Amino acid sequence: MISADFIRGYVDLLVLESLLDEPSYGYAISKRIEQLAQGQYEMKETTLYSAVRRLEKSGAVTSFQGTHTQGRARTYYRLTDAGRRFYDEKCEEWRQTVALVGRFVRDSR
Amino acid sequence: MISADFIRGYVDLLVLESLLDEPSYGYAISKRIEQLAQGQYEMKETTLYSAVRRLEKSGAVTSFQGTHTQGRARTYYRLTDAGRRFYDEKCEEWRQTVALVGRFVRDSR
DNA sequence: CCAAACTACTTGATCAGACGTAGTACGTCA
DNA sequence: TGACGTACTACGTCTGATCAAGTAGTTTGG
Repeated sequence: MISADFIRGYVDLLVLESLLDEPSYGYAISKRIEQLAQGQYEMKETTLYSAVRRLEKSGAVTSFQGTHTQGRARTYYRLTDAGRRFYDEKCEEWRQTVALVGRFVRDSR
Repeated sequence: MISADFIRGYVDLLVLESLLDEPSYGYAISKRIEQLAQGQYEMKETTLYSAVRRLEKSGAVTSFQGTHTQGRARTYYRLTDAGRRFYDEKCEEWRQTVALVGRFVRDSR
C-alpha cells in the first residue's frame, strides 16, 4: 500500500481523471480510484470529499443533484473546461516531477 | 519551476540522496538539490533544515560539528544504516507511485 | 424479520509539514 | 564599510490529509 504522503499533491489529478469521460459522484469516484490503483492505494472518504469541494470552489468542477429513483441522493460532479485544462496542467507537472525525482532515485544493490 | 506541493512527500528522498556518498551539511545539500533539479525546483531553507532535523530524530542521519578552519560552523549530517534502508524504501515507494499515478495520466490532445 | 453490510455522504477536530518572514552570525572583497 | 555569499535558527501561518464519529437509505443472509 502506497502511503498517502506519496500521493499528496496528486489527489486532485486522480479525482479529475475519474471525471474526464462523464460526470460522477463521490462514492463512484472512490471506487474507480481503488480499482485503477489495483489495491495499492485507497483514498480516504474525507480526503476525496474535501478534494471535490475544493475543486468545485476553484471552478474545476460543477455539481448537481442526481435524479435518484432509489437509494440516497447523490451529488454528481461534472468537469468544466477550466477543470479539463487544470487536469492537463497537472499531468504535465506530473511528467516533470517524474523526470526530476527520477534523478534522485538510485538503484539499490 | 515545479511547485513544492508536487515535491512534498519526496523531500526526504531528495535530502537522503545528497548524503549517500558522504556526509554533507545544510547549505551544500540545498545547492546539490538545486543543481540536480536543473533550475526546475528549489528547496526552501526552512523546508530543508526541518527535514534534516526530522531525519535525525528518526535515526536516519546523525549530526556532528565540522572542523571549520574558516567560515561559520557547519553541522554535518551522515547517513546511518537505517537511513540508507529508509532511502531504499523511499525509492521503491517512488517507483510504485510512478506506476500508480501513471495510470491516471492521459495524453492531452 | 432483523441485523449486518453496503452505499453515500457530512461534520468537526487534529496534525504534519511546507512556507513566509525575520533575524543571527561569520567571512570576503571591492 | 557595505554588499554579497555562506550557514543557519525561530516563530507563526496555512493547507490538506487524517481520525473519529455520525447520519441515512438499500440490500442481503440466516
